[in-house]
Amino acid sequence: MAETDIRSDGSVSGSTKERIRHTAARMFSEHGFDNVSLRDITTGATVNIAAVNYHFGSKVGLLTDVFAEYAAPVNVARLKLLDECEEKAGDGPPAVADILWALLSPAFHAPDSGIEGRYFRQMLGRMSSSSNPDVRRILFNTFDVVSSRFVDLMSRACPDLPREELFWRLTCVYGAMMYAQADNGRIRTLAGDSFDSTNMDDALKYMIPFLTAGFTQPPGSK
Amino acid sequence: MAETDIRSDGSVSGSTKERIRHTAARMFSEHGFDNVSLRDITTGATVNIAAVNYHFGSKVGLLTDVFAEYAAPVNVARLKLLDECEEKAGDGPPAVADILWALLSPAFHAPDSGIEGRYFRQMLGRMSSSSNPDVRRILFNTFDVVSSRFVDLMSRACPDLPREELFWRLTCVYGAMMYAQADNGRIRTLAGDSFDSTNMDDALKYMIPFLTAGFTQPPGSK
DNA sequence: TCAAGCGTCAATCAATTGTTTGAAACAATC
DNA sequence: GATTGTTTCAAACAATTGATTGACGCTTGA
Repeated sequence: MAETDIRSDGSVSGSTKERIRHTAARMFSEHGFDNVSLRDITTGATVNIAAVNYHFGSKVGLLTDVFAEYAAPVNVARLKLLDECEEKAGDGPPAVADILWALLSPAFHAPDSGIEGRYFRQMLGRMSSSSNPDVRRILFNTFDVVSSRFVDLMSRACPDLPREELFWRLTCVYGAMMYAQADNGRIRTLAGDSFDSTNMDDALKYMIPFLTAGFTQPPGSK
Repeated sequence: MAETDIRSDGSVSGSTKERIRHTAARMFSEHGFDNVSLRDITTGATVNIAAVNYHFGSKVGLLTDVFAEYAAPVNVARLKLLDECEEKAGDGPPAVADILWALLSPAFHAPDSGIEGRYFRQMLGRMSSSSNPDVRRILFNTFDVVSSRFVDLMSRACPDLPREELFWRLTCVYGAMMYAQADNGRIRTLAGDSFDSTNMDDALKYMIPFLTAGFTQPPGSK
């Protein structure tokens, strides 16, 4: 994968297609799909503007390609971990902390491929709040198999939880995950930045106990 | 405030300025600032396109105006509740649940003014993930006084918590709040929609205990 | 050596964007 | 009824968007 090298000035080397991919990933993550023009990408990658449509068919095709490079390994890892959860649980209810780990850890770690994982996480965060129908379709097609399995396992882990309360707890989990991934720097500014808030291992270490504690509350706690 | 009436076909009556305001609020919330054109708004409000620049100066001026109508009462309510937290606590640490209530309840309830609160909540969710510098400036100017007070009170409520762990817990809280406000319908589809997931009283009832449980965990829980 | 295919390029396309213009219509004041 | 300030309107503005075109150079294989 790592066919591109990043120079100190931010430009990239490698084939035209790879340069486009890398520059697009960075710019989509920084500004969002709709706020980046093909001319931004092609000038940043020092390629002709026609190259995007030649290699990827369209701007949406470029996003689909770039996003799949991130999403595919995350999905594989998540499904594998969810399988292990189920296996480990046997006939009993699976452990909440294990399910949360299966959802979060692949997204927070991956991918250590050619493109920085931070780019992809931010890009995902931006895509999640986009109303662009193409963007939403890509997200839906990519994550909904995993998401529904996650919800299913969570409801089996909390069999006494009313559906309504399950819904709002899931909302908390997804919101926390998305916000941590997107990392818009807001909290960092407020909480002081005397530590490394981009360390995703720390995010997992602190967030999973937080969310587990919330999720294992007895139903209807006041 | 309620100078506009909404007809069954979605159109609105009232003065030109009020019709623009109402239509803009609805469209900004549904599609985001950057994805709504002035022509979308003005045709939806059945006014001439020049009316926006005449009444609001610019598109950003329109957003500023519409957003302030929401944010101002939310900010006032939050500050009042945060004051009460501090008062109630005296010299001791304030209660986490009280602080969370002060942050969440005004945003989840308000405003019952002329425009549906749901519009504003979704609009805020979209704005929070926008990279448009104008949008970010509006958000910053509006909420940062309250946010820093919130963070300050939270750190006083959890004096033994390392700054790093505080940061990630705050990230969970903010993420959950934003995600619940934006309500992109993703979780609803997954969790089944046999109940009213737009009831914000339920959101408060279930989310505050969830977040409180996470935040009152002893530091460094595994 | 020729032909085919691939990749790149400048130039251009139609469509949409936020904004501005100057005239017309309206309302209020004298 | 004339004058003034306010509001509305169709039309046009320059700028930007994603996409396409046809020519050009290069490599490959017969």
